[in-house]
Amino acid sequence: MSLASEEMGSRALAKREQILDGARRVFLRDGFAGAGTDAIAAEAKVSKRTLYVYYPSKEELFADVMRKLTIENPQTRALESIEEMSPGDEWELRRDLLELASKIVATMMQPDYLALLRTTIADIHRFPQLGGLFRATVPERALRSFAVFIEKSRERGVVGRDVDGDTAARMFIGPLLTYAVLDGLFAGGPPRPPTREKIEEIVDLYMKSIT
Amino acid sequence: MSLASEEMGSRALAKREQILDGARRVFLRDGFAGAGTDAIAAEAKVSKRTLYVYYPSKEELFADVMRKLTIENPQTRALESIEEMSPGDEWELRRDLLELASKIVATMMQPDYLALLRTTIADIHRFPQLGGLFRATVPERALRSFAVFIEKSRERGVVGRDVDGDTAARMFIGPLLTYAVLDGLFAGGPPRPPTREKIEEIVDLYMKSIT
DNA sequence: ATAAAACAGTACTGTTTAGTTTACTTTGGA
DNA sequence: TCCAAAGTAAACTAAACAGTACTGTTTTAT
Repeated sequence: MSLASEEMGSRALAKREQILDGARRVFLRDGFAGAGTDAIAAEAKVSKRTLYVYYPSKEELFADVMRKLTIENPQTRALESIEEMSPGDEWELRRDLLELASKIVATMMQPDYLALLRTTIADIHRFPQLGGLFRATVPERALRSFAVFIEKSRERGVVGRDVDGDTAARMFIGPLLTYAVLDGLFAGGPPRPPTREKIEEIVDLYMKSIT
Repeated sequence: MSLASEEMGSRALAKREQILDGARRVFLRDGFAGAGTDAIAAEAKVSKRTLYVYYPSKEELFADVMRKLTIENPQTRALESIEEMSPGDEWELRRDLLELASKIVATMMQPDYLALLRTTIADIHRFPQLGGLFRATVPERALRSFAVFIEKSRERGVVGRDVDGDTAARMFIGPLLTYAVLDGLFAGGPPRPPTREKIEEIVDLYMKSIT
């Protein structure tokens, strides 16, 4: 019999967290199929029997790991501060966009974020709800925050009246995404983020398109 | 003993092609781990024994499938015609970009292309050379072709002098890539490409950034 | 202190699957 | 026509792996 969250003491909650923590590292490193329950138990420093007291199957453990990584996504939550920014002129807009682009690149090219991206894409077949969950909680939330920022900037007159928020968001995130996908996901070694100069080129070209 | 390509008659080459064809469908559908050799043999309408006459292992078969899908990439090859285009004014440029964007979206959101993307990303761990191979033969080739197009347009004076080819290419492909990733890879059902209007919005904003 | 609960370590079970073996059938060229 | 190469079908082997059983130890609460 596995335990539900509601009926657990703090000791049990801690063990569950410990298991989740080890499982997260192994799943992000090896994917669902590549991760063995022996390896997970070892990484979590827990016996295999204990693991199965807290989780009834590898599937449920994986689902819980991915749920936490998406819903509680600390990285993407940080991007929600975008909505509070509201530049008054082009100079401020450029400064905000530059800071934002750097933050997004740094976020997307973190090894853990790339691993989450990779694992999600890889295992959508086996866990059909995973794609929608990830999409709704991570990239769509980021796109939406950015769209709000653009719409607010448009009301202030610093962004052109004809610019659609969603499209403007995709045109800003898109070029950064190429670095995450091409130089992050497809790279063998550690990810190589774009230089500051490349980011400035993108922001400067982007400014011309929305103002 | 498996057979090398050089010493095979036309009959053997046909069988090899037949195996490769079935394997491609199963691998693209189920990924490397999910694809069983029984399923591959059944899909190729070949006995398992014959499969192992032509390929020594599932790994080698997978590698050969992916090699063909990337190096011989018919979809991306079609995009090389970009380099031959050379617009004389902004009106022609907009027309060319619109056609190009439609072609790229249609290419990227084909089920087979998305499956190739997904499988490549999923199995880079097991086949480290896969990422570099795919990157060099598919997206980098497309980016490069587009960069050449931009540079040619710049020489003709229809694109601004300060625009870098690689960055311009990423800013054009990037927004389209968001649709492939968010609405293609993360979608459960069939991919939903952006509407013509969305593509026009992107092209129009893009025009403002590079001219 | 001590009983009860939680846990570690490890061996075991059943299942899946890559790859092989065996026995039989088809095909194509001299 | 005939025979050797090529192929089929299905059973089999070996290894990996999810999940369980068992034994002994540590931790917590009273």
